Amino acid sequence: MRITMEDVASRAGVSRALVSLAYRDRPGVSTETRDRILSAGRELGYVPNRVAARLASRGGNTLGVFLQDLHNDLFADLFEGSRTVADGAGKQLMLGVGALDGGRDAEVLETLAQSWVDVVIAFGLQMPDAEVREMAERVPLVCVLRGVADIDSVVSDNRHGARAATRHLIELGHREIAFLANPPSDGYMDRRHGYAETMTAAGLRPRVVETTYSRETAAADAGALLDAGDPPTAIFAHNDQAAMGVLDALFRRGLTPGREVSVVGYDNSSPSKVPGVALTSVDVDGVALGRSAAELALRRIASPMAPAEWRTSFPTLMVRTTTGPPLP
Amino acid sequence: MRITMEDVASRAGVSRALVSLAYRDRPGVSTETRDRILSAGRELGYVPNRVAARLASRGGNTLGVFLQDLHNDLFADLFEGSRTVADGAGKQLMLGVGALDGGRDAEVLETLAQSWVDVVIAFGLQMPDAEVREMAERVPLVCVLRGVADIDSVVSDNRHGARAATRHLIELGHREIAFLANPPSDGYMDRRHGYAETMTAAGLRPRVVETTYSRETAAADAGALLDAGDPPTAIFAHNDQAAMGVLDALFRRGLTPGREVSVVGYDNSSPSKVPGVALTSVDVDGVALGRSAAELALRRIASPMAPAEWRTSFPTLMVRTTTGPPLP
DNA sequence: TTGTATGCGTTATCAT
DNA sequence: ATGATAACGCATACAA
Repeated sequence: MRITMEDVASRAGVSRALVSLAYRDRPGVSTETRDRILSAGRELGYVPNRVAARLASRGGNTLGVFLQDLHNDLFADLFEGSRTVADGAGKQLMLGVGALDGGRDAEVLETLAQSWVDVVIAFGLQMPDAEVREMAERVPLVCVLRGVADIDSVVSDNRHGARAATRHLIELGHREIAFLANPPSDGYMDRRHGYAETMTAAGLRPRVVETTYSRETAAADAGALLDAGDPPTAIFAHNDQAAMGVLDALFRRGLTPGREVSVVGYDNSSPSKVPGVALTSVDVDGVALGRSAAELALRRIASPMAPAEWRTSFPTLMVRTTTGPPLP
Repeated sequence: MRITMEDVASRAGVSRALVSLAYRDRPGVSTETRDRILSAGRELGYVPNRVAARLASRGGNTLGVFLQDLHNDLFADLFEGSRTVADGAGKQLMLGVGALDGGRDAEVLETLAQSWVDVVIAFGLQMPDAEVREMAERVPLVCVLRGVADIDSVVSDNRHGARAATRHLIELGHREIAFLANPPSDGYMDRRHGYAETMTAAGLRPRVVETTYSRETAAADAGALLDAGDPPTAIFAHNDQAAMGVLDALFRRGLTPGREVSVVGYDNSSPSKVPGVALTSVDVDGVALGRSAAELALRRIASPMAPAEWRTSFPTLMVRTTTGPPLP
């Protein structure tokens, strides 16, 4: 049987209420009995029960956090940012991890909602807007990296980032620039649009090839692109993971990124920072986004009925070694 | 006020107990009333309360998971492995994230313990053995990447891995091989030992330089090593993160890894897989370790009194492009 | 199949 | 400062 407050109380010769106060060191307990209680607890090996505590105190004081994928360290930055402000506000965090293909979004969000969290901060949801909105009726939601109308959202302007990346390639002299796009079903279309409109504005032909979030698939799709007639001289990938796949495809063919073919990624995640083949990438400043998200979450707790707030930040292009002028 | 089972029950014209059964679709509810209950719940916007549910069902059915650092995707693999078997066994996972310097280990473990989890799977603890053992008296613990006597542990043989890495460098012809070591305080000494003994056995002088888990510090420490008289021709870093720092230091000095200086990392994390400067690294197979850990956790639940079990696996060296013969 | 009653371990309220 | 007692929302034996 598990040791409860009751046991500690009787061992220390006091009431349960005092034990409770003592363990949360709240005023109303003399220093002497407090010590007696704590040492009684220690002797018994008492471990306070947070589940019961949360029930008794009517839940709350906890933020739910959904992370799309632990393999992408952008999410580590996002989490770090949120944790900083959560710590400052004395809020606990409860984590849920999704899957690369979005297949666990609903399930994880549901668990978080049922866990009596005040708000769920969702980093990188992929489920349809309609479902997101549906979820938001069950728990307050802060959507990050993904803007959803009428829902608190923290987004980085993907269109802006994609424009900058595309412009960079055009300015280097590239004319055949392909975009390796994420699946259109997940709601992230701005990078594609930013790319396409910049190409069109420059009088160039947009070439969109759809791929997935997996490095392997991206390598295969990029490979097909390279092997076909009229290969592009530059490839802009929807994120770094896909860009790694592009690099794989290049190296497999003996091509050097930044020379025969330029490559740009998106997210500025850790693999892009490897020296040598340092990937030119768009930096979204995950830590800042994470902080913003947590701030919105706190605001939502403070005023549950406030109208939804959107925060938009602007990413910056990090030019590294995988982009250069096209060969003559 | 929050909507409870009571509300749903009265709306559906049944008792609380039936609502409970219906929502967990357990036998004992006619299909007809089940539907009535669920739609009543939907109309009211009822969200089941897991906190209360866990209290009522005496906790359990949950594994705690401690992750040292989300920025290192080895932990993503470990988590993935554990999640696979947890899913298979119908166990929930509750996550806690530590800090790079181990400064949050105790606090996070404490939270997990108080959350009524059956076992805590700890990936990459850094706190002293004594404290680990102390924690293990409060919650069953499965220690991963770190072996602790008398405690369920899943480890990769670091000594073995370090030997393989060092041997690889020696066989390439290197004689001045430095080891960039983690802080000695965190309990991970086997890589250092494996390195040192292999060097000594080959009649070479071990050169250990202590650094931290941060890439920047590693870059600085490696830089100092390179700038001093008698620089090594190869550097073996205690993990990939530190190895990235070494690469930074090399590139800053115009040196090419695998040519002027060979570099080996440890963990085979994603940055090491970037083509071009692909880092030679020791692969620990995180997914397999994560699976093993979860299996041990389940075993511990099944037989709480069983003696502690250790599982050891053997890492493999992944030779890539950052290692080569020393220049003549 | 359905309803009733009790308990889970804690916090909060109200006495003393 | 300390103690008694009622929630908290649900699961679960048990009765009907």
